[in-house]
Amino acid sequence: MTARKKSAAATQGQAGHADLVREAGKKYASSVDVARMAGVSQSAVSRTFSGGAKVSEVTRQKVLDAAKRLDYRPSLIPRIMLTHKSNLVAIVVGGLYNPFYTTVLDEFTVRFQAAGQQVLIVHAESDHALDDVIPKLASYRVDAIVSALAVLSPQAADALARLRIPVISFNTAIQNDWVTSVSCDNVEAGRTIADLFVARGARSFGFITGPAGSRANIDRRKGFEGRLAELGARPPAVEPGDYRYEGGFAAALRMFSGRQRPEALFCANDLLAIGAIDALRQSLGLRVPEDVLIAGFDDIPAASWASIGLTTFLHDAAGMVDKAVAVVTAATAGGAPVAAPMIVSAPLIERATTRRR
Amino acid sequence: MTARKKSAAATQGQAGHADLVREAGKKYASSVDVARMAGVSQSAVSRTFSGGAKVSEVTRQKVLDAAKRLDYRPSLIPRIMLTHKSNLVAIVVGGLYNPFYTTVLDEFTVRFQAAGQQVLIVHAESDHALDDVIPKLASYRVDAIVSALAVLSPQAADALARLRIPVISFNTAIQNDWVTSVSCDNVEAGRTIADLFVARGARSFGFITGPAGSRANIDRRKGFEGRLAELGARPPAVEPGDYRYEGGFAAALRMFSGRQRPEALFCANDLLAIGAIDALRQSLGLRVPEDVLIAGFDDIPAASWASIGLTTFLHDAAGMVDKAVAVVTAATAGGAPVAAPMIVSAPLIERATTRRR
DNA sequence: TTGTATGCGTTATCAA
DNA sequence: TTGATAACGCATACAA
Repeated sequence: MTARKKSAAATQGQAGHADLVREAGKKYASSVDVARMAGVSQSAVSRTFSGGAKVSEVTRQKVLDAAKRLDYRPSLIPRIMLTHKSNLVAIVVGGLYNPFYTTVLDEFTVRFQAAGQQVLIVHAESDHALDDVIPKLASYRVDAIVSALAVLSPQAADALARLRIPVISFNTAIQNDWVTSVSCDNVEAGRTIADLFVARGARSFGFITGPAGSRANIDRRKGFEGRLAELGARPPAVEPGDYRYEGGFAAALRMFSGRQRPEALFCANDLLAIGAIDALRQSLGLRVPEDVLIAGFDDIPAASWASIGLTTFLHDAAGMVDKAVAVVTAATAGGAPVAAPMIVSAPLIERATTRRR
Repeated sequence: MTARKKSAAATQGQAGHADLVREAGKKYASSVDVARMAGVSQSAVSRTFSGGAKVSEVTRQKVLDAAKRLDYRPSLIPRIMLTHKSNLVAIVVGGLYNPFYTTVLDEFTVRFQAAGQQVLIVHAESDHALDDVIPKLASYRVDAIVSALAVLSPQAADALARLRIPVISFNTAIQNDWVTSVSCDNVEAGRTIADLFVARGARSFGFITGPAGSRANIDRRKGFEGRLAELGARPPAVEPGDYRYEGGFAAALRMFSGRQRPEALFCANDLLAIGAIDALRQSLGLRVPEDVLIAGFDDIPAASWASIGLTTFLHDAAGMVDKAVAVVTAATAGGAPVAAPMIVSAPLIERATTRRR
């Protein structure tokens, strides 16, 4: 007999207790139901399931028995009301087209689950769309919010800060009493790649950008241009991109179709770089790295594919998530707020696209 | 004056109502707090925020005023207790290395958010690990669970069904009162690619598999082998893979290093196919499609990159999520359970890897 | 229209 | 060890 059929039977008065319990549109048995069936008090049931408390073996067995028959699972919802803690953390993402965010999300889920938190994923096309979502998050009383948005305006950050919940913001310059910024060392990466390009003999340079508002993009460019200037090199040609393959492809076509052909190209992320490589090789008949050196940022899986072999920087999702977990657990434990922005390093990973024999 | 400083001041007795409210470790003001400040009853506050009810304009203003000063946001938690509905849906994923799952997750989040549900993401390495997670989901009283696990054992499905919650399982053969299966037409895709390979003149064939327990993998292979047999072609050589780039690379090396060299290779998904292409081109010096025709499944973004141009099948994440949303909303509305497995089509997308001039 | 009282399913406190 | 009782924050039936 299936569950549904049994439910139907229940309305005809033939069912056992297990079914009567669910008459009123209830899906779950409550501790009261279990108590009634076991012939004990509701508190006894609660104690049986809340670990540390003392219950006699007899009572325990009676309760466990009834619970099993009723498929009882304690609800965490009332606990939230009592403790003002939901054990829910939200992560805000703005589209997962970039494999780096996938990695972040994966690490995030695993680490926070291990820390006993459940993860709410929230999609916000832009930081503007955040306004619609924030009230809902507040309504669910999430313990913390992590923003993985590439672009986060001060206004949106303010709105988040008003919630009086710990907020961790990835690759953003914002920092205040409630918002902690966790970034990787974007500036340093820009400097490092400038050094590498020059060491490899490049004399002219190009940079394909990410979205204008992206802090990571700005910092990578700043480091790159700054170091080039220090080295006395010519400033790079710059073409706007958008962190996507197609953007890199199009930007590279624009940059290399004139008579100015940079000998080395730094892209704000790996997807852009891969798009650029394809544009150069497939559409323009240029060779990488023989004609043009190329580097990206993120070390997405495709960067290490044999056909690509992209020189890039490790975007340490695990490290950044670790920081986020630390901030949240500290805040949850009532500790002091984290005052300073946190920065994880982004080591260079050199592969074929910058190697000339 | 920052929020934190104000709180500190509050303990010194200098603060306004807004801060006193939060003394007891409370993060949020409650409707009672608002009522007190506004000089009205708690029900008045509730009515003001629950839309449909009648409240006089004067009261409304007083309430809204106090609410603003207290930063009041109604909690949804008590509502869950009253209605037995959390508006929470969970999606179970087993690692996001496969870009297809990324797409699924993205579509999922957007669609369910639009439907007024919040999305809980749960990571389960294997279907075995599900056992640890299921109780937690039950504790949060999720309205439905969607499993995007490539492999879902009948045991795990049983455990899910015991929750008496609607469960939607992607690409799985399981179907019962509580579990609805949503798949794409994997068998048909296998048949289609067999036809295409033969039409393109291939005489010998290969297949690189996904994980053994994956229903999608089994069905794609079945369709492929079945149709080849019908066409009187030789059965394909088969090498085990795992849905990953590295697996495809290694499997292709094994398959093509002997003297048996299939003229056409079908891979259980795109990542495998891309790995195989790289192995053939970079390591074995074979040409694709001139020497070997290759096709995959999923149509991940990389499949359409200029350097790859992979013939594949559209794995319609949006379509599958649509079905899931439909099932959940139907079940939530108390409708009849969905009895039959749902299947979405997977149209062929032909690109360079199967085109010979 | 407004306020009072009750219940939702837990945990924690207290008395027995 | 056990059971009765009071919260938690909201919605709702009912009384005023």
